Amino acid sequence: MDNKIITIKEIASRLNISPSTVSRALHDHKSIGLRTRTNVQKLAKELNYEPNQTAIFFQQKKTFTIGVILPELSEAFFSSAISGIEDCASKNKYTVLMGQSHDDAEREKQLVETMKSHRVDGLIVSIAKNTATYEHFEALSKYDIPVVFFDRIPNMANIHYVACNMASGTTQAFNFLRKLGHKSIGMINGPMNLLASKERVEGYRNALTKARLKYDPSLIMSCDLSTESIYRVTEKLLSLKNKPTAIIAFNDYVLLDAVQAAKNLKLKINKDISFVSYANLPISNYSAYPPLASVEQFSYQQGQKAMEIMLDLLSKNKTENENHTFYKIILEPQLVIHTDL
Amino acid sequence: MDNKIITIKEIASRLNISPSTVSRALHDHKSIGLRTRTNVQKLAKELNYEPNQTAIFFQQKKTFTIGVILPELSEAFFSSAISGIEDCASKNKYTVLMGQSHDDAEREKQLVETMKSHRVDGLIVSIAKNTATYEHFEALSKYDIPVVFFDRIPNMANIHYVACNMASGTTQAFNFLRKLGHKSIGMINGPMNLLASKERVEGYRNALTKARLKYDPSLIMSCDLSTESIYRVTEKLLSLKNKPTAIIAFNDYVLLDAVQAAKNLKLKINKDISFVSYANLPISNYSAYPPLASVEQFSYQQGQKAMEIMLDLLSKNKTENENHTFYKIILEPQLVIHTDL
DNA sequence: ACAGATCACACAAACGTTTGCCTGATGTTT
DNA sequence: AAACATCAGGCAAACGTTTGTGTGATCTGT
Repeated sequence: MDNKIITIKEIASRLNISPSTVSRALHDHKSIGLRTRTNVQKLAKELNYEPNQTAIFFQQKKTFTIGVILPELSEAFFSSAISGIEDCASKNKYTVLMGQSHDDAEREKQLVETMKSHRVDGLIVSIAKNTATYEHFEALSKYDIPVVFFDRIPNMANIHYVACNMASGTTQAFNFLRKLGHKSIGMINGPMNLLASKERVEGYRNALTKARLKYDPSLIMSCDLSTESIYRVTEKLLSLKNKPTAIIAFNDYVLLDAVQAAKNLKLKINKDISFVSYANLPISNYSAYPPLASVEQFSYQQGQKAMEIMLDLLSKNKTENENHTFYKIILEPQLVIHTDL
Repeated sequence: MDNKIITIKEIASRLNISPSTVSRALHDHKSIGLRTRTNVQKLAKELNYEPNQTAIFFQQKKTFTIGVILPELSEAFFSSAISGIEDCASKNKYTVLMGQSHDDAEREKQLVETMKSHRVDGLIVSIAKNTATYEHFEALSKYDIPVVFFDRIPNMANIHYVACNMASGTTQAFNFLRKLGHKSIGMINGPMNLLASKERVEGYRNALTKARLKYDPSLIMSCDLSTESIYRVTEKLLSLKNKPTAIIAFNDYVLLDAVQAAKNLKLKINKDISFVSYANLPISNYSAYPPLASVEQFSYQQGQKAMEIMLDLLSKNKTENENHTFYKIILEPQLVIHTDL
């Protein structure tokens, strides 16, 4: 029967040498003579020896596993991001442990616990939309588990993150609409505890200032990303006295609901009301009512970059990381125009 | 400093008892007296003791981790499926290790290796479209790592799997089109090494037989799911003498390209040529040219079910699993009609 | 009061690997 | 030829937990 599991000990006893010698031989340690080294490696191959990773993880206190927590895998943005993470991880012999928060702060907290107890080497996170406290992340520093955030960044000091510059993206979107002749431009924003929501407002106001226009706060409304909330906000915007002729939607999913709400009001899309959104997901290319343009946020690249930062963090030793320099990678988004105008 | 890692040994020495007692006390083992038991549990809580899972994994030869290998996370079908897997896993204290094959058989093989070396307790797989050999899966049985396949099932005997009955789905689709008056119905099928492709043909022929129609093999064409291949096949179908007025596309993604190919030929969608497809992905709801109907394959449920099977397999001991009974769960798909006709 | 059962805990091995230190045998330098 | 460096490999501890076995002490029934 060859179904017996082969260990270093087994190899050692077959060759009448000690386990330590086998271990060193397999790692090409210089203190092992050429003859025994090749003997060991030959036998190891013959017996189909495979190191017991769980033993190594245990012994080395390192698992070569990165935890990834994100809101919802079914959202194209996140599945694309984790795809970037996984590709980069696997190129570097790392493995990805995955969990979805389903946009629930409590579940997110619990996932952090699980990942911690599984002794992941690091954590890459895009937070839930209603995450308000951050102790569960702060606690990780005690365990020397580095955390890198992407896209959905918490409002914390001293963190590593990679995100898109939504202010600049918003300015691009705004100017694009202005150039098309729109005077009154509304915005369906996301929850204000997300940095990205604040940045959208910032970009909107920057564009106004530069164009020497005055700011009408009623044109910017926050929603909680739920369908009902999007409907409500859209209807409210479209019933203002200063009624917008164009709306910047929080992302391509929000857009879908906003369009539906506008159609319910008997408005003609792209005539009575035009839309621009963010994310530039594939659906934009096939949609019945695509946005005039969408702000590409490079989800795959964000994931990839987050993993690269993680690798760098992990390659440094503890004291090096304690000099408190933090990665803040800002990708420049790009307005992708879908119309032929 | 409270940053010292608390172990069972530490607790033991502080209470002047043995580690084994602490371990048993924490597990509420009956042989430990009430007083010491509460003492231990109290101190453990105070010191914020957290068991070292890597040590436990190592000792117990069990990681509470399930490996999931699938072609492409960015495809809604798979991200939804893994979502079902993860939800079910996490409810049962299992964790998900994830890898994408990118539809590359070689990479799939390598992922199996990685997962095996990480000592996952089981593997859930949807195979790459060009996977032709299965040794890498067969090898897992030696290690008592159960494998459950879903959706993309390899052509192997004695495997556990969950899939949709594509034959029946195809029959539904065919009859639906017949009822709309279509006489000549084409099909863009997938690679023939996939069970699902064979089943589509089967369902197509069953429907023909029942309707006492004769079979024109040229109306069924396989593609490799690449855009070019889909274009080529679509054009070929649409230039037959027995030109179809409706086409059943392999899935909603294939549909997108097929529609484009038809439009390039100046055909009017839903007039000159109609489409039905599989998967019923969300894009169908927002698409400019949605299929008349789509065969819902319940991806989330497939993932969930696969995980349930896995849990069942893991709960049984080795010998129980060796009685060679295999789960073959067939979900009945459902034709979802998108048109108001 | 005594055999036996039950209790409450300790001891030690085991899981597989890595690594610091030690040692005996060569080889090299003066 | 003495002193010393280098080589090749063994020994044993360590990582944290679980678990089979052993063992005094208390309890039970007669």
